[in-house]
Amino acid sequence: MDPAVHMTGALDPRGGWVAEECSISRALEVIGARSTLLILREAFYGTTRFADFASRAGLSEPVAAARLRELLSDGLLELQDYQDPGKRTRQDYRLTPKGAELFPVLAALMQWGDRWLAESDGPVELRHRGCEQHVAVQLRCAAGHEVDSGELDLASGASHQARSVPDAT
Amino acid sequence: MDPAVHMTGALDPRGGWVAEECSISRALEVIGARSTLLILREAFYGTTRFADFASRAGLSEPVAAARLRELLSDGLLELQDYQDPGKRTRQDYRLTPKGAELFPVLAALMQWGDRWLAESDGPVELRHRGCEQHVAVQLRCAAGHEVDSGELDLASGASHQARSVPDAT
DNA sequence: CGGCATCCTTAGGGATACTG
DNA sequence: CAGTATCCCTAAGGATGCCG
Repeated sequence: MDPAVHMTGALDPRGGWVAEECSISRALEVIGARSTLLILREAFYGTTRFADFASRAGLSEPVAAARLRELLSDGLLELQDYQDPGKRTRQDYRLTPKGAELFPVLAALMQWGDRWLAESDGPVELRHRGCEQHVAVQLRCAAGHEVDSGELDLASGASHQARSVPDAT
Repeated sequence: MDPAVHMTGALDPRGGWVAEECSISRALEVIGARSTLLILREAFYGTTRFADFASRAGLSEPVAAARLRELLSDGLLELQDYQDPGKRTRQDYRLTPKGAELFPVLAALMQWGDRWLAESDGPVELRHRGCEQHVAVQLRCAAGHEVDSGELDLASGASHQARSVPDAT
């Protein structure tokens, strides 16, 4: 509570984040639908086949098919040939690098849901292989400092005026 | 490409992530609508008043009103009294801690959009106040290691069986 | 098994006009 | 300025059935 807002400048509302130029807005055009993120969740959980996507994401086949098609054409998934020994060649859905780099979005959503919406700690945990420690999403600057929300400035790319992010922690 | 999938176990599809128990799914119930994230984006950019939310997020007033109402009742925003000198008391919308902690989700979306959908680097940049270095979203384990997607294991909370996250980098 | 076709319902969202 | 009321359109998504 008690939002400590430290203005360090003024970010012009027309300074480039509204509507189409905004990367958040653009990202939402691609993954804005709920079903899209559920499909991606399954892809990160290791699902590769059509029927599994539909049933595990809890979607009807037509919806799953539509989303998978979009994800292919947006380059987040790709079809890959595989062959079970003694069977004919088939195809399954694999994450591309573009799709795989969405993982922090899902991880951040999961972390927030675990914190604010789950009874316990949430049913799925992320761990660092080898070290086995819990993995969290965090903000860190290029100098290596962990940054909390009170220390963030927003800068518009053009003007490089800065404004702080409202802090409510 | 060349997804190096290292299975380290088997995550039972019924092991707790499907449908309602899943924190991602729950989070999407709250912030799944496109307009909700646009409203939150504006809140992080410093918007506090109704008309600004509507116009800056590019939403019609009825939609903005509906989303703001939901965000209030979900506890992501709260109304706060304020008073401009010589004017009567008014209220504006402020992020609660619950809402503020969604910032990594927006930051991750922005980062992905900057990387894969923007022409240049994207119109808005995050910087660490003081240090002025660029701020990025990353995954880090409790032991302090930066974790890339190839080193992630998923563990179901109940069984603690582990499975790797498919890596496409 | 991996879809597509069809039909239907609901939710998201815009436009316009109006009120406190 | 901060909304609400109404109306309408489109997109998201489920159910069922069919097809290669």
